[in-house]
Amino acid sequence: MSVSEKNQPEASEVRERILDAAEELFAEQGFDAVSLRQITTRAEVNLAAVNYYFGSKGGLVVEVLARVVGPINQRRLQMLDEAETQAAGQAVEVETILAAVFRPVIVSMNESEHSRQVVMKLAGRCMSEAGSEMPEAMRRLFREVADRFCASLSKALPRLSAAEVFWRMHFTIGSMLYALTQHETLVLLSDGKVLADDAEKALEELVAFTAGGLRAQNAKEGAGK
Amino acid sequence: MSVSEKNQPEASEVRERILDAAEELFAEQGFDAVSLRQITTRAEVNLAAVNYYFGSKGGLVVEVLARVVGPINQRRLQMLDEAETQAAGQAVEVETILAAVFRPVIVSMNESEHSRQVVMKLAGRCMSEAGSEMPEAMRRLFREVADRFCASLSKALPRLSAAEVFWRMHFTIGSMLYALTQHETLVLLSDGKVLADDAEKALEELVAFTAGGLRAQNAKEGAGK
DNA sequence: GTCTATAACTAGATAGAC
DNA sequence: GTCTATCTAGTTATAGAC
Repeated sequence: MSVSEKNQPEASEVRERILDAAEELFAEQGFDAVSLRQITTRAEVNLAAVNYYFGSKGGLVVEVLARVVGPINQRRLQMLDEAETQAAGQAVEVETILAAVFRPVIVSMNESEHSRQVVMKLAGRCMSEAGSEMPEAMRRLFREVADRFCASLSKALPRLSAAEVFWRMHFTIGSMLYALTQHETLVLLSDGKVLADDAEKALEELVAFTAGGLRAQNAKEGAGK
Repeated sequence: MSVSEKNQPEASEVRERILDAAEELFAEQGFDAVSLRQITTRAEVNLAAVNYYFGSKGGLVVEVLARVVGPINQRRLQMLDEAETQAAGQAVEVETILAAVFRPVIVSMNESEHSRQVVMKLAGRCMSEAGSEMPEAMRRLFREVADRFCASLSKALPRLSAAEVFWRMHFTIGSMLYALTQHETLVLLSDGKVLADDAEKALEELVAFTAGGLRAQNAKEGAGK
């Protein structure tokens, strides 16, 4: 057979190899802790290639984040679209909305052990470095999904004021991110009562908790400012 | 008057000045981003003093964290003690337990604008770097409060299994931390519907949401594995 | 487009004078 | 205890050969 080097088209894509290696290393150690040398060594490309393709380390970080978060947010919007179409103008059930937020993350994490690590760690970074890293690119992506889910939740929970919907959506995201990033801590603290690697159980519990929180009695309103 | 240099006892405490400067800088920029040179410059002490007093940068980080988190956790335990004493053997109300978790953080933040920044940023860092930094010192501090609150919540919510209490306490912490760290994002996204600088309102909303989540219907249990 | 080589810089840590 | 001076090792980024 005429097996030439051109037989591996994916391996020739230096850019992709850099993104793959960076994704892994960022997930393992965080953005700051990883050097371009580590990335290019693992990717088996030259050090200078990073600056050639991404301009700087910061540019690489943004592209890695976008590549992970983009598909998740797309799937979220898609699930919400389907739910709203099916509801035919009526409000979508709270649990269904929540599933559209959470499920795509679980799906991404279940693609591989590596994906699980990446999503977890990147979620953690997003929590603490929301302002500094990802200057705008990511902001807009999140803004779109936030607006859509906010509108859907407002319809499902007409008793809540607009401000309250914002607050509670915020708490919901917090619950999700903390569950994602600190799952190992939870397993550790619980002395075996909470099992690792049971994503479906985690999703169930998360939906139950956040649905309860979203539906909760309003905070006292009569109190004077 | 015999005003000698010994008139400023606080200024001679090099160790304290380092901790103060490090706390501010870590809060502003994160642990990694701050160099020992920045810290010692702001503290107006010599570069070598950090290694003299704390052994290494890592040792300094641990002490800064402990100094911020320690008082908060002490106040939490104290509030829970008081509530349990008053309940005289009966279960403490969920909202009261939650206030004992949240209130001390608000109190610490309200001590000064600087405190607010510090607690916010350090909370963020704790979320994303829980494993790497603070190897054990902090772990034990958090473990104690986690155990106490877990027990109290189990008593208040007898319908929940031990595992469910863990899950929901976890989500509760996540809601709190996200509210703390991403409050500015929320203010921004809400277009003025959520106001900054209203810690009491934030506390009310947080308690309402998490109490609702904690009391929510159990996740479906009959489903086969 | 891809590489080598290196520039230009900053980091944390420490030895040894005072 | 506190300082200066320096060491070693790491970083990002780039100029220029191929």
